[in-house]
Amino acid sequence: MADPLLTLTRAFEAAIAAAFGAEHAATDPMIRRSAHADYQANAAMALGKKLGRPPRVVAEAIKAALRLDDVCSKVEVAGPGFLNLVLRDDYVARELAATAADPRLGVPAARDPETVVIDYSSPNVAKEMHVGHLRSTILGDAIARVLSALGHTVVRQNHVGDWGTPFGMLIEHLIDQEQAGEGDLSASDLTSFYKAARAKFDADPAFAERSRRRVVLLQGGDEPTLGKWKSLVAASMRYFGSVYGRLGVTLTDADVAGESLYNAALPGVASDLEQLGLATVSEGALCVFPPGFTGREDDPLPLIVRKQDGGYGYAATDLAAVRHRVAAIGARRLVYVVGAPQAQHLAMVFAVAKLSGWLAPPARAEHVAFGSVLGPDRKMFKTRGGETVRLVDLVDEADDRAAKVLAEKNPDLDEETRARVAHAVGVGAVKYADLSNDRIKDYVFDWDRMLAFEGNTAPYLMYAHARIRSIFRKTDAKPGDAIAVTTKEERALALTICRFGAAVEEVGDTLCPHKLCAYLYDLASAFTSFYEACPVLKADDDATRASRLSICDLVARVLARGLDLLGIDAPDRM
RNA sequence: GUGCCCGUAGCUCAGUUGGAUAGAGCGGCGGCCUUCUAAGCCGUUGGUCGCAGGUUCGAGUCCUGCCGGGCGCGCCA
Repeated sequence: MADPLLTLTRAFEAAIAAAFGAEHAATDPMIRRSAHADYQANAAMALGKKLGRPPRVVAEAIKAALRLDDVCSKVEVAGPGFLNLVLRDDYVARELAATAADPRLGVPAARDPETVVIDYSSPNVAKEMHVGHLRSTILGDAIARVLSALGHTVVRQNHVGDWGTPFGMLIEHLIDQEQAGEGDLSASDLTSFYKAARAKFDADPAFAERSRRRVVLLQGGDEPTLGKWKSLVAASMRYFGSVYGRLGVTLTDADVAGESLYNAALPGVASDLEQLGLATVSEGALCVFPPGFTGREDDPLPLIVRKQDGGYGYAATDLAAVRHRVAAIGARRLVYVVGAPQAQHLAMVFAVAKLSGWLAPPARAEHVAFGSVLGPDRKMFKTRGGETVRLVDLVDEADDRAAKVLAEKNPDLDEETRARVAHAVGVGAVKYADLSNDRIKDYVFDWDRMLAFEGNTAPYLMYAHARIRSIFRKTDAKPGDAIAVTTKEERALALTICRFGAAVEEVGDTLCPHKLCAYLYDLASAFTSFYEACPVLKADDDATRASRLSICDLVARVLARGLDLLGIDAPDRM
């Protein structure tokens, strides 16, 4: 109830029903923020058309039926039939106080909570985590946090690449290393490990042959081979865990559901598709041709479930995962945080899952597609040497750069605090840069821009938060219950605060975290304007001071909570 | 060839699901620190929303066709 939008919407629905009959009660009043007032209602135009009456007459009728005396100070018809709404100051203050008293800060609890599976991050065992994993990991984690905050049951699924033909050579290489007494897997560099195995595979035919035999042993369930495989997986999981820890990502070992998890289910997927009459053998491979998908020459496009050689492709694994998530986990919403290039593949998987009945309403799947991270040259982000950028190196550089800026801007921080704050600022900047752009688009990775303290950046939001915390370090006064809204800056700030819940809810619907970023930037901007114009500790009187302290405290809580939902820390000082 | 995505100020990006005069930041120009963090604030400059049609009271937003760029399109994941 802390969002005036909800109160207004309800009042309009009642007014429309009263003026035009109950059959129009469900008409969306279309209340939006307005440059001409606090809000505007746009329903009269559409309603006028439906009723065959002039929109302005309809608007007047709605206005006459509205009961908003204690909410609005002004309601007027404008233009072709807009209803401009100005809220009463005391009403705004009441709503603000209600938000301040609400532990959820206005974030609604889902009326119909669901179990949501979120598939994200998905690095490969025995390989380094690199920028290619950044967006899935960051976006997925933010989405998980937001849906969880909205009251849904979130099940994280880290679909790690822990199976496939490369494991033959990796295991053989591991054996070689152990025999040479170099078998310290935990300390070894994953990149060089993988590259060394790859190099040997390409250069040494005997090694390549051993590797191929090893794949067969692995797939056959040979115990010693499985043991080696498990130690490779375990080493990688420890490594991933350390990267997630440094990034502040919530994924744990308990969330791992790698490709190998579905191995046993793959023959069943294939045979069930055959029995359903969906799959046919084409060029030796078992394929499903879902309607509506064509390739070159208008040929039907196959989803290859089983390859010519009898092995199962990733399509089979993806289908088994859908089945598992719906049937075993009980998911109603399947979210895939996967790059945009895989749109067609996923669309086909979803189509087949629906045809087979494994994905049936109310369960549904959504592809949260995202673009690439680009370098300054607008091509895929690489190091100067043309190598892929490791996530650990990215975090190191973020720490360094943030520490440098911090040392310059605030030399008063002690060493330990500075390191802690630098990490929060550095990693926060990287994450925020990723989250604040519309995910479907590519974006250019630019250290200077993301670490800038002006504009829509993490440091700007954090700075606003830290300034508020600084105020409270300078006083013993506690925020009280009474809030008054008088100046135009207080008013603008108050109305912005009230939108928090709607902003979070919108991210839950659209799975577009940049909408929450845009909101938080609005909030921080509104706060800094207020901060410049309205003295808090030096307010004219005690009542104003207490009220402004309450507003400050509330802004700090919303900023911190909003950033937390994005997976970003908000330090108390910086 | 075909499918999907993108095209908004000099640059980087928003645009509340079709609403009034398209908004921010950077850059440029001009102001504001004896006062809570100036890492900031205020003002100003700057647009044929890729192009052309269409749908309607109303289109940056929806539909069609072009132009330009990116990414997919049978056994890698």
